[in-house]
Amino acid sequence: MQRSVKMKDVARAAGVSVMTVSRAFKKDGSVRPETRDAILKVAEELGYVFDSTAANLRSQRTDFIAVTIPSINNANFADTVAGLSDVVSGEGLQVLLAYTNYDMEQEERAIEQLLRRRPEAIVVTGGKHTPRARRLLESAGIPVVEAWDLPPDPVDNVVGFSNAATMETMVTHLVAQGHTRIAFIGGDADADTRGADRRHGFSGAMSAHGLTCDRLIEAGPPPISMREGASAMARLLELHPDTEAVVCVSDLSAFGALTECQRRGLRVPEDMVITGFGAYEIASVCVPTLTTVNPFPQKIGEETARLILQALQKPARHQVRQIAPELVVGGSSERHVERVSG
Amino acid sequence: MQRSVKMKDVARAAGVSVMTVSRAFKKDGSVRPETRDAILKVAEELGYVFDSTAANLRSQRTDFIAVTIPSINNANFADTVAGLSDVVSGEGLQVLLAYTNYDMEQEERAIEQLLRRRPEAIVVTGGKHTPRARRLLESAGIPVVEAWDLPPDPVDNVVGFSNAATMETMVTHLVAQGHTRIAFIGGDADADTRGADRRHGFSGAMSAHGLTCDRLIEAGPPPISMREGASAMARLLELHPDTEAVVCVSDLSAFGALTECQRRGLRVPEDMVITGFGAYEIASVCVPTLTTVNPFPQKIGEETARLILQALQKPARHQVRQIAPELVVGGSSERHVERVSG
DNA sequence: CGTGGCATTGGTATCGTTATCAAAGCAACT
DNA sequence: AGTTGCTTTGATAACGATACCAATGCCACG
Repeated sequence: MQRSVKMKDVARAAGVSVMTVSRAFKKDGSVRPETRDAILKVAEELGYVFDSTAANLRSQRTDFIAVTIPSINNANFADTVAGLSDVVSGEGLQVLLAYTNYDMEQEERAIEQLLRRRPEAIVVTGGKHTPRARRLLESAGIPVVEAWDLPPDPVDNVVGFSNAATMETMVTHLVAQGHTRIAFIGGDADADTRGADRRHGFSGAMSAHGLTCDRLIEAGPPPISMREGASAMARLLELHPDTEAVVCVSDLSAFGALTECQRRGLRVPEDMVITGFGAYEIASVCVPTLTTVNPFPQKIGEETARLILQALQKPARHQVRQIAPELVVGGSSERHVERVSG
Repeated sequence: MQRSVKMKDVARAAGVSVMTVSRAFKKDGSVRPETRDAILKVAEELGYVFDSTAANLRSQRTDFIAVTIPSINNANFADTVAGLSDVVSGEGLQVLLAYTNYDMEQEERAIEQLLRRRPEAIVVTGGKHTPRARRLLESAGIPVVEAWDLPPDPVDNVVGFSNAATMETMVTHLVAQGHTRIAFIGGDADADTRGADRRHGFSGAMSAHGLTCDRLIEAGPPPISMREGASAMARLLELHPDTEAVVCVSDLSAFGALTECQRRGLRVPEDMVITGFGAYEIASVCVPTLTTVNPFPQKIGEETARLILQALQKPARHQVRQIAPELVVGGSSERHVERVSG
């Protein structure tokens, strides 16, 4: 059994002490280069695999960065994790990922599980948590980052943007195009807090523009799929056939809505204007391209990573870093349909 | 500092020994229910958070299942991880994820890092690895699963399917529709072994049907995006304008190709037949729907999980579980375009 | 009433590394 | 030569849980 090769065995074989072997495995250990090379060679020959469980306990460091996201199967959150992971892995830190299925109870359990692993820092998506989850985060004694949101009362650090404000921008864009009968397709308000914020942002913006906001289509619990976007569009057309434009909670539902229009022979944007959210790849490839909002998910991850690395070096609390989202106007809301460079 | 609350402190506060506290935190510990409840209550009040780093070392169990995937931002692999995670989490096991960017060197490093964490089992995507990565897996002393492939010489267990065979099915389907001038859009052969297998499967199938196979479009290194699918289609139309059908390495590139046709006014499937791979959601939503192959990614994950759970209970080696992929015929390859139920 | 068996609890050594302190070796200086 | 300072190495005691064995209390039974 190779598995029982320990540092002691390597030390014996290399003719040094375990302490020297230990140092040889650290990158900044003060070991003579020739000694280190010899040790690593012996270790490789013996099939030794460093045991971080022991190192973790003794050094009180795990080099884990804990992260919770609503769903692993969402390109936006995946981009955030990728950005975060790429930056922290350069410092020898590893992401420990858990997902919550857009459920605060499950988030609480995930946070508890993650904290037991003694991560160096923890990142959660969104700013709404169960009371106990909040307590766990507050007393964790490590840097906490809430991402993808701007919570009114942050636990600690924040890297995000105002979901509501993006909808304001979007409604203003549509009103500028001359539309007034504007609908919203989104999920159930409670489960997906970012989706709910967008819904509230939409209603607020409509009121601000003096428009009535009675075309809200519930697309069910998150995540809202393309298919659910399509069926929501079908429902919208039944309930409010005179709708001019529809704001969707994400590009996925927006694309679904777009296909439903295509199936019904409705032209986009001539007969129906559609907008999405997230700047998923599909938004810039489909025909017509989708008007959307780019929240720069990867950038959120990278900025989160940088914030964490700083906080680990020199403790700091309650930092807020806003990532300004960008309106991306596509053919789905404009007469002049641009083309994707092929 | 709450962080310094240890089991000893809980034990003292609850008036029991540390051993009893330890047992109270295990689900099957032999502790009187009232004692357990009292201990857990005291622990919660003190803000005690169980320290698994210590438990891991002493019990020689981490309850980690290590997993490497080529990219976190791929719905198919995400589904596999979700399926795996859902099943193992029921047994108190947690997925420890790393990604390789479709690079064997990076896979080797990821595997080494993961093994240091002493996982209970390790899952890798695909059946091709660097010699050292293979050695690491072989001597890890834990169950190993290669997923998403049927390697000719497996390291240990396998849960997957033949990527080449799926292309055989696809070509046969297209030939049955009367097509002969069939092209392939895919990535560079070396980096993505599954993509390469599909390419080889395609060429083999073409030859088997007596067709020439000279319409291979290189779409660059993986992952092949929608946009790359679109530009590959543009190149194909320049090089071989008389192409009747194109087999794409994935639904993403297939959708990109579809949009390129739409922009050029080519009708699908009348003027151009397109097929994909993966049964991504978009394949069943876009207009027309895409003919594709469903490899049941979630099922691969679930089956992998079950195999691992069995192997952990009763050691077993070299099991192979095939997940039969399914041809999904959509509107992109058939005259009778079906509709998505809206 | 003594004994056996079960449920529950406690004491102690230990998992495999690293923090810490100490010492040895060596070069450069007074 | 003795001293200082630096680099490199080693011995020992932890890190905070759990495995293992032992002991206690209680009930049922002959």
